[in-house]
Amino acid sequence: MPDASPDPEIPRGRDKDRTRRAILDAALAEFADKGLAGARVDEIAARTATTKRMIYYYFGSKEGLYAAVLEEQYGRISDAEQALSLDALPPAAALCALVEATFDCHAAHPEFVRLVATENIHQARHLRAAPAIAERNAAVIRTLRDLLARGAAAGDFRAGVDPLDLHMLISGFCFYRVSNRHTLTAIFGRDLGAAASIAAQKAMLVEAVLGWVSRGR
Amino acid sequence: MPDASPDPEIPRGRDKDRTRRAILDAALAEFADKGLAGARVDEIAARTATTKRMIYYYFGSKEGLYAAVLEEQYGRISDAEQALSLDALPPAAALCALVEATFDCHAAHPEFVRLVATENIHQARHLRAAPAIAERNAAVIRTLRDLLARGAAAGDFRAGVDPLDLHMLISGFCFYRVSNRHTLTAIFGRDLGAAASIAAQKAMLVEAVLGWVSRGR
DNA sequence: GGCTGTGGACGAACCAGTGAGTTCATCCCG
DNA sequence: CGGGATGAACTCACTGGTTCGTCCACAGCC
Repeated sequence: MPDASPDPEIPRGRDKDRTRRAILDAALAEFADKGLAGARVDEIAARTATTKRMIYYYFGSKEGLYAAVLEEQYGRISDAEQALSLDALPPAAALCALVEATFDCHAAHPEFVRLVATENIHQARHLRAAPAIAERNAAVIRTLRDLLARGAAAGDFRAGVDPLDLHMLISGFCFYRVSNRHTLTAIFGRDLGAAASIAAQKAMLVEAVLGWVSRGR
Repeated sequence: MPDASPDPEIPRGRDKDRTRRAILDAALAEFADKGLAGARVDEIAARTATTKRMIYYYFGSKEGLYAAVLEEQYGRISDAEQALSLDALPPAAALCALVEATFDCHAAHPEFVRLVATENIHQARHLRAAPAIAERNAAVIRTLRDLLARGAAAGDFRAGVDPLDLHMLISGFCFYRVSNRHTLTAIFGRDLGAAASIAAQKAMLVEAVLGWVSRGR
């Protein structure tokens, strides 16, 4: 009965891709939760249906696995950014859409935020080792540069805005409210996840960014 | 020659306070550099003139030492905030001073920023265990609330601004540009420490915050 | 002399990584 | 077309180094 059956629904038995996928998923959860040094390879193995030996079989080392997780997550983010197609919108609307998308993306992926925080603890050593990731993700700056130029030409935006500075103003707030959620809650004792609070913060950021860019001062 | 000399310059011999101080300083450097899980007690001991035994004598455990460092750093920050005396300034100038002080304080203390990032990886467990720290640091919100009320009464600021949201807008950017310095440099390849860049970013934040608060929209 | 502070060595647990062998699918040769 | 060769996917038990924490002996000060 259970013989040569290429049934994709019951993954009974060995499956390279599925095993790799399961390890990457478990590793993302563990690394985002405990950091690189705090994560335990045995724990990652326990979160999957496979064994620790398979992690070393596919990824070579704990750091190799961490690097693979980091690369995949950065790739996902840069894909999401590429899919935005802001060129079709007028400058102000495009910038508004970019800010809101950045806000939502960070809010929806706290594991990514925590992973980046961990990578910063390690001086971005693994990110520097993979220049391809950096190149793909630097595209945001070019998008923003073009958007700013378009807005300045139309008279909507002030001239001479540094795209990297503006990007940091936008993603800084989006990142911070996720990465520092725990200390903020501990100190100020407010549930930052309340829907009304989220909407108010998003609106504030949009207004502050658009206001600053629009004002000739 | 080196005998009973109460010379404060050559701390030869035993000195409770000096030993504690040396351990706290070394621990701050190590924890900020490697995080809680990545830090090594032996390494902290090696950074001081004393031994590991003294760390356990004074602080009981690795986590106890970490908690002591965290408490001291949060205390330093809240002291700096208290010393600002914004009441003497008109609302807009006071808010400007607050933003600039926050920016400078984060820029001047990357170890504190990295320590807070580490604490967030650990879900603020140690911070939650010390409510006194939270209480002291929550004072910023009250300061900001009063400042906003003063500005609104004078017609300078819009009404109904949430002080916590505004605080997050301000410190989010200040925190992010320090905490994420390494990944930002790795991806965008610009030296974020250049004096001109720092001044431009500070000016941007001041303008964006004051602009948003001032505009009735 | 007793109490506080100090030193270095020690121990037990923990954890990343490995050695050696097993199962499964596919291919190949007779 | 059947049975063994081949290599990929997988399992289990193990180890060597690391690391937190402690024990015991001793030094200086009141």
